[in-house]
Amino acid sequence: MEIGNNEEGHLRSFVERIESLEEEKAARADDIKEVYGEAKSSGFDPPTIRKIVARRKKDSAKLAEEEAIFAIYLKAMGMAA
Amino acid sequence: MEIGNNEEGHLRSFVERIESLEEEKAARADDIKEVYGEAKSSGFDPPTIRKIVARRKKDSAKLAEEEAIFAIYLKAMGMAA
Amino acid sequence: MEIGNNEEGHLRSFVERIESLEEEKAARADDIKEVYGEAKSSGFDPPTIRKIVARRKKDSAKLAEEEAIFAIYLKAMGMAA
Amino acid sequence: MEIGNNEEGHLRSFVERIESLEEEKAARADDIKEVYGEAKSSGFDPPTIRKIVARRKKDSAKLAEEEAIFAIYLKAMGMAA
DNA sequence: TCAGATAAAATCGCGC
DNA sequence: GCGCGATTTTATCTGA
Repeated sequence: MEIGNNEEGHLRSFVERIESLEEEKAARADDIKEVYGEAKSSGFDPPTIRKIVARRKKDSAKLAEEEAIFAIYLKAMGMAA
Repeated sequence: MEIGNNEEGHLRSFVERIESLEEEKAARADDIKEVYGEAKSSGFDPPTIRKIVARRKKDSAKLAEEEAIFAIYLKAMGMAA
Repeated sequence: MEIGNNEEGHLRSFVERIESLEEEKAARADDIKEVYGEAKSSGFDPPTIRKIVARRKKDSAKLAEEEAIFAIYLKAMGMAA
Repeated sequence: MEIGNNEEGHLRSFVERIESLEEEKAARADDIKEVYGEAKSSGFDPPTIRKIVARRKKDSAKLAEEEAIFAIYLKAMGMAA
């Protein structure tokens, strides 16, 4: 692909928007790390908290998965969802 | 780790703050994906844009060193630069 | 890092061993695709077989996870594993 | 999909062949990781070796095209090659 | 052809 | 301080 002269600005715009969003994302990641640090200072064990968070997330993910499997079975039976 | 009865609320608070921040982080990640999608629709190549973003993020001294090592290996393998 | 003249052979050797192993790995991947093709020819639905395989793999993974969590709880209770 | 009673054995056979092949594939992947480990112990840089392997695998025409696109983007961004 | 899923790779944090 | 394990990110592949 070639870039016409007036396309340069578009490329730069995309790159800068991505960089801006990645900064925000990194900032959130830092905040998360900070909360784990606070929790540790309060006497909690960060790895265990991590497991709690993962477990809570998986519970909702599992719900979604079960519904997906149900849909597959419905389809296998030729029944409408 | 032990948790005194009146610490439960603290633990819950930490967990919820983390979950909230992770939601925001995930939202930014979605936004980034969206921008790559827009760029693609505009005729740009997302993997190459990724390389540009990575290069801009990387320290120039480190970049130079990496490229030097790569050149050395290429030469050792008898491959053209 | 620099590569002395007599190190070139070592680099080449590593690269060739990796390439050889990757070929074998790719060959296995092709074999797997072929089995899915056979299954399809026999009237089975490949995506569904994929789900079966994933499910069987996940079952053992889940077992391991449950044991890990149990170990964590043991530790949290100050009990020996 | 429906499965006649006497088709169960066939399905099981397909599943087990796939699982066996996937085990072999995973074993090769482990071997590859091991070689990278050896290379590192010998003073080589694994990520750079990866780049060499990838470059050798890639079609030279395609490689040239990718580098051309990258150069165009770099120029459009006003970045040095 | 493109989005979604899967697997590979790089990065980061922990423990030794 | 380094290797190891886990997480996150990137690339490949399958299916619509």
